Amino acid sequence: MDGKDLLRQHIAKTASLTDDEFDYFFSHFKSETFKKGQVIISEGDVVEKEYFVLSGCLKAFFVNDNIKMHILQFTMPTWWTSDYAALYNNTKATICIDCISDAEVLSISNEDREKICNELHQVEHFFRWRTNKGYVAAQKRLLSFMNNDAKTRYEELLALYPALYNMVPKHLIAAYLGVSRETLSRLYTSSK
Amino acid sequence: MDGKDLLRQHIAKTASLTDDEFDYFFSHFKSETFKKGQVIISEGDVVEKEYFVLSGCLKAFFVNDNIKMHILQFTMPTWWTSDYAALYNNTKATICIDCISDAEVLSISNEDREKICNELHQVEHFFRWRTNKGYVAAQKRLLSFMNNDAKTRYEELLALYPALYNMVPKHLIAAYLGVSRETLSRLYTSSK
DNA sequence: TGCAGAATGTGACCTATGTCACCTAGCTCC
DNA sequence: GGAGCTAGGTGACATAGGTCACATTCTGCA
Repeated sequence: MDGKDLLRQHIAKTASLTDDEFDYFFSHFKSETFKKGQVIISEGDVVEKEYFVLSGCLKAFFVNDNIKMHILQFTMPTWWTSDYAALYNNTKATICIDCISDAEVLSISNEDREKICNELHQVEHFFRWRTNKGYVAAQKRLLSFMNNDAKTRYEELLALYPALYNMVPKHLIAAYLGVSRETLSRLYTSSK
Repeated sequence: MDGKDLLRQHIAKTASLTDDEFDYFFSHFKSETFKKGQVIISEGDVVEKEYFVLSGCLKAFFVNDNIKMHILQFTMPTWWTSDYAALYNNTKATICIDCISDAEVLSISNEDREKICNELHQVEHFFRWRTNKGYVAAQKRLLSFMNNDAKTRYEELLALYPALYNMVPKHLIAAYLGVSRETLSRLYTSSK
């Protein structure tokens, strides 16, 4: 399936657009490809776009003063990513996004998204629901952080994204779980 | 200021509604008052409404199998709250909401919100932006959990909501920060 | 006005996880 | 096909924060 169909199918789940409306919407996206390791957004950048992933895997992460990395999100096909705090508020990026593998994405500028949301009610509807889902997922992860120890969070993650285990190096999984790579290694080594 | 004006002002920040449109929107809200300690949503409930707080303070929390409470959100005036996972997906409540003080709220049903979002584009626009903000705030808190120790999170919280310190018992602040009440007590006792 | 419960402080001790150091096994690139 | 890098495992030790026990206020209200 090509990118256009993938996006179309993705949106059809929550909004009804005619072919013409969708074509118009789609015409504002730009197709981009990135290599493994390539950086898409780095700290301090002006953030103008958000990305819809067609293939490959991205990560959104934060690096603190002690050079420790924390991963906010792995972005797999049909998921969206950006530094939304920077994108929505027109501030400089505080998180970075780069490619765990080669990746194809569709990008759309903040400006175009707002324009089309204004022009097509159904597009605004779609974006409202997309963010609703993200919000609920973020709250769920927050609860998991407060409520579960590292081992439980690890098992939760694998249950949610079985593909990650073979796709993503372990130290990145540790950075997502919020534990050190040593601790993660001990979690699945021990049969505790 | 009465509740209607408060809501009007709140919405005017992100959406433009005519007086008639706002009156129509407002006509779907129900005014409700609760006493300190009163439970608004409890685990297992069917969740049909969300709440806009006019006065007082609510908390949204989760109680785990060990009877330990984790607070997802304190809701102060002009903030919204509900169990959104349950509300959006029509599932049973997994989190509870109750009143830290006497409170006045406006409530609107999921059904009515969706109906009006469909009828009035600007209302949909408003709810999209509200959730955007919530999503960004949730991600920020997640990062803070991964990146900061309890003392830093405590200072962040006080900087963000100075009013909380005198309004909310310490053990609830501990439950929000994700530490035990003993640890919280030691944080601000020691001058570390 | 007096008492039962909440809220809070604090000491002693325990445990999960971080940190540091070092080792091994694959890759990748000239 | 060797040099050097990255991923990953593991032991020894440090530490933040949890748990338990108990003392001290505070507060609502009978």
